[in-house]
Amino acid sequence: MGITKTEIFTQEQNRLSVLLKAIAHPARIAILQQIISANACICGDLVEELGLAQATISQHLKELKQAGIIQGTIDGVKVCYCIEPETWRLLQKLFGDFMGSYVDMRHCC
Amino acid sequence: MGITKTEIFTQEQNRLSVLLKAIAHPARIAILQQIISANACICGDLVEELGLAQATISQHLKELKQAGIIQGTIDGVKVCYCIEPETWRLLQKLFGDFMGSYVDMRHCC
DNA sequence: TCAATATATCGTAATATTGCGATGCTAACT
DNA sequence: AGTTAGCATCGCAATATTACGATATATTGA
Repeated sequence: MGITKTEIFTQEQNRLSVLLKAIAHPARIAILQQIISANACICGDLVEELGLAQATISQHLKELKQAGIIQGTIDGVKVCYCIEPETWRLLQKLFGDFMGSYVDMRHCC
Repeated sequence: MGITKTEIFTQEQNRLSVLLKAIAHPARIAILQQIISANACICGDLVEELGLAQATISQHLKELKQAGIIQGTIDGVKVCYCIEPETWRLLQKLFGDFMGSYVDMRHCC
């Protein structure tokens, strides 16, 4: 096996899990924080900021892009990455609804 | 390789990624939704609700438990699972801060 | 004690992820 | 055209995840 059975889950469950999985890595969290804090979009400065090889950063960026969380625009020799607002909003909504569905903040057993 | 370099990231980045990774699977999202909606904690009814084998469900529950997201209490032959409020709050805070740090809802490139 | 029920764990196969060196590709500059 | 800078992709090794059958463990009730 080793393959997730997506067929048996709802679209929302699958969508949320894909978005969360894309973010659920410290390097990708750090990358997103960098992109956000450098409110203009930075490019491959990420390689210097984080302590990972260029190939590794590029791969993480690819995964974030594939999940639709960031967007890359070619700017001469460099590539400018920034947050995809639509997806960001969707993630906020999906995760907010999910987390918010638990309201009783006490053990039940 | 295949091993994440946790040393080079902050505690917060690592903590958030561990929590998100635990949730970032449709089966585990479904499990959590079931636990929440059956506001008393259900047990192994999950096996019937979802279309996965008992061993698989048990493994997913273990991962959620290891991440501290749920808690299991033995109740006779059954085990009663419920949300761990502390962790739930922590996750809401960490993720909320992270998502909230992006405020400008427009492309920058 | 014995059987039944509920859950956990083991072992294993298939697949996915992580990280990186090496290499390829493209745009800008000379 | 040749060179350089910036990024993407390939290929690989190490490790992690997913799923499940088989089996172990523990509690309840006959």
